[in-house]
Amino acid sequence: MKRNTWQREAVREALDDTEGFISAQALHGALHQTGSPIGLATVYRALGDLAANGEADSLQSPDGESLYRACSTTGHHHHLICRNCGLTVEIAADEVETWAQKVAADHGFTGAAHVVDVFGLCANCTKLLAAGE
Amino acid sequence: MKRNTWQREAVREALDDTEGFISAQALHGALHQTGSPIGLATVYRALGDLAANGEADSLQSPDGESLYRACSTTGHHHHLICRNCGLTVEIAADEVETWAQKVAADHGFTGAAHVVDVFGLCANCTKLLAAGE
DNA sequence: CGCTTATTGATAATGGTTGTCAAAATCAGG
DNA sequence: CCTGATTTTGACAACCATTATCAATAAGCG
Repeated sequence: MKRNTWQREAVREALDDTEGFISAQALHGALHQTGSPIGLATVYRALGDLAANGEADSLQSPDGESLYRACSTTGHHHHLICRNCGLTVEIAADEVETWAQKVAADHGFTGAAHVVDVFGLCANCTKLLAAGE
Repeated sequence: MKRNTWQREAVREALDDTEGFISAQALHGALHQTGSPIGLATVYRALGDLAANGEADSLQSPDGESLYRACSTTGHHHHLICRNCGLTVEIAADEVETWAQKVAADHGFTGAAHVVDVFGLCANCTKLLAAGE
């Protein structure tokens, strides 16, 4: 039997309140900041369940972390993420949308979804690191 | 200065001899089976170099492993992946490259890398699932 | 050949993720 | 509103892929 716990609900809400992808660790941290004493293992479990149920989307960052996102087909957009400070900028990408659909269709693929996220160093971190090195 | 070692050559050849993607660990294992005493760390380094030079392709498996493959087309490109059977098609995406660079630059980001992968159902699986459901 | 220096490789360290298991919480039924 | 069966939680250990360390090795140059 499947039981409803406030923890699972908390994870779902935290994910809903998050723009774009977030790592399990970051989500756990965010929950803690709001005073929730939820455990890390529970966050992983809840995210895994959500992903298995199709309520969340997951992908792997270039660093090998698992990132999760609330699965809302509405309001599709992409992200520009600073790999140093985590700053995230939303980016519209109509060209990419059409490109993805076209590419998929050209190869006979259907039900095309796509993962398009750009990682880099934001202006600030670029400056900081340039000075540091 | 960059030196040529038999180890790097061995990794390149082992990768060439491999169909599809292979993990660093598996490649290391395969090399050992042929009697090569190459070290694991060296395999990782060699694969990283190959990927950096565009001679190899890398992606993350759903398990979080890094998978590598000898690159047919030298240069950066992306993937169209069937989410049912795992079929992978390489796709050139010049438009997306320039788009990613432009977007990053517009926001002051440097060192832009990007994750651009399209998931869908290949023609075959589309047919199979349509029949099955 | 000998020197300089990049490279190697055994091993330790790292870090995200998953397993463990006792304690707490949930739900159903009385 | 209790009670009991059972699921879920969560602190922590275990895992495992990957990366860093660093002394020893070997490539390339003169």
